[in-house]
Amino acid sequence: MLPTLRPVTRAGEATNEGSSESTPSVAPSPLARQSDASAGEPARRVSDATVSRLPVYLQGLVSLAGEGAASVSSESLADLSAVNPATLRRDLAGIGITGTRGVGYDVKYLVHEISVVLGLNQEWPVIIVGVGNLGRALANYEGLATQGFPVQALVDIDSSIVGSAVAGVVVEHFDDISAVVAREAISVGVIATPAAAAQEAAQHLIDAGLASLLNFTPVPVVVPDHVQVRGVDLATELQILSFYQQRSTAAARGTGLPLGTP
Amino acid sequence: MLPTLRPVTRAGEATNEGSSESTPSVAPSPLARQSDASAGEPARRVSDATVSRLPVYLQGLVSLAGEGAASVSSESLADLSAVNPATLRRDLAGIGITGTRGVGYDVKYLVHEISVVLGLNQEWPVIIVGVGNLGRALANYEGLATQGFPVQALVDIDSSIVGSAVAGVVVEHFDDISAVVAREAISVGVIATPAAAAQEAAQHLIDAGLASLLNFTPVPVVVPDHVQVRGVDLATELQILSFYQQRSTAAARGTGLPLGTP
DNA sequence: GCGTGTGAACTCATTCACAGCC
DNA sequence: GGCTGTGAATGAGTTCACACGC
Repeated sequence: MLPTLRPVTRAGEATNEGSSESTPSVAPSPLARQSDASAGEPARRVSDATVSRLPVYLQGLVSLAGEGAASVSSESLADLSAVNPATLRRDLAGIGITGTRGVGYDVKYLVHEISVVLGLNQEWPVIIVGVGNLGRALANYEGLATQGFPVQALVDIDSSIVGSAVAGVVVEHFDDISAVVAREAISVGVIATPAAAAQEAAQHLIDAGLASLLNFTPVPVVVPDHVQVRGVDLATELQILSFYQQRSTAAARGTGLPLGTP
Repeated sequence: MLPTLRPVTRAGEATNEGSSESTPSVAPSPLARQSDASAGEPARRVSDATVSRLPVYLQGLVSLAGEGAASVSSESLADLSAVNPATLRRDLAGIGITGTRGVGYDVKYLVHEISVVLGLNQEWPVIIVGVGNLGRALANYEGLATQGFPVQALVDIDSSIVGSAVAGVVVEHFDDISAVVAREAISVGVIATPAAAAQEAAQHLIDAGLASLLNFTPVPVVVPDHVQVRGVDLATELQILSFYQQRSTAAARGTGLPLGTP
């Protein structure tokens, strides 16, 4: 289940802002077993849209499995996942999963295959940059570790914090990011800094060799193509909701602007 | 070091910069004026994709305004927002915002217009369903109120919690949702319950008349067409990152080359 | 019969490229 | 000259509809 993380590359250098293009040498990951089906196939191109729905399917499937369901139809699972059944079938076909005509999909098989495709059969150690309120909350959130994303490093620029322990992890200095990432075989970088520092944090994480970032600030960070960033920002979400809320209330007011008239 | 979101200039709050624009003061009743200045036009259909980018633009603009910039080119703002310049221009044109050829867009005007379009010139009171760890953290997060989303109600099913105060708000019983929503003129419902209760919470919020939900659980909630739901789930985001992480490490191993190949 | 797998049509979004205006 | 505004091309994703296998 969990491959051991062994310090491989011991990078002692503290990138002092000077090293421009640094060594992307970090190859932290424990082995990633590709979808076990047939090995020799060319890499399937799974679309981003599909990938973003897989966790949703998985959620529903786990719930179904808990109820003892042995198989599901695309329609049932689609309902649970709030998507169109055809989309669900396309997605599954796209990752090489096949069902049985007239019957449906095998729940256990689906759970396993999706887990493998998502890479959930291994651990992805996480570093959190910025140990403020949010950073601390995340570090203390057990959900991370239980889902396979153990928080194994914390860094901050504030030297009055460095050295203290949060959730059993000692806070290290931001400047030592590269060394820390290498030492702990980190795979995912979480940006929990003030917004103004987000880009710099991202840059250092990338320089340290990371290719997966989770950004909690409201500012988008600019990254090279090979790096994936996901943003999670409360204010952004609320502002989007605000738009639709305003639109619907405006419509409800009935200001001569008919709303749902197709 | 919480994710400091600076007080987004609520329309009406004068950010004392140039006095060029006539910042209309907050009207007694904050009417939701549709984007477009010339009344009578049929409601523009702003695409979902555009709406989701507006908060990002706004973020960059507020930052630019803070630096004293008077105008921006689509290219500059697009860089800040990590989008294509043409997309930015299309988005702005779509909400009726026009720039000046050869010059760019007026920063203050843009900030104001986008704020109005998003509905940020008024407050949207929030109810939080589920006063556990997450619910409490959200209730205590000042960012919500300063961004125009004051938490004015908390409900839970656990009667041992009901009656206590969190962040100055008394927790009421889940069964009284409808009354609470009406009394406090709530606009946005936040689901911070355990995953298993998400759908029921959503249903009650919708029954109470809400059309904007923010779901912090990993399970998608099924809602009628007129209701907008945004999901914010850490596990989902991490699982998506996990996929790309796995893919990139697999690719790196396959080629034996570092990711960037010239 | 039932439900998957997929051709085909359709809708929507992104991006180029350039004409038009300052 | 610089930068906006937008037709047109490209591409991605969704959904219908139905043939095929159980």
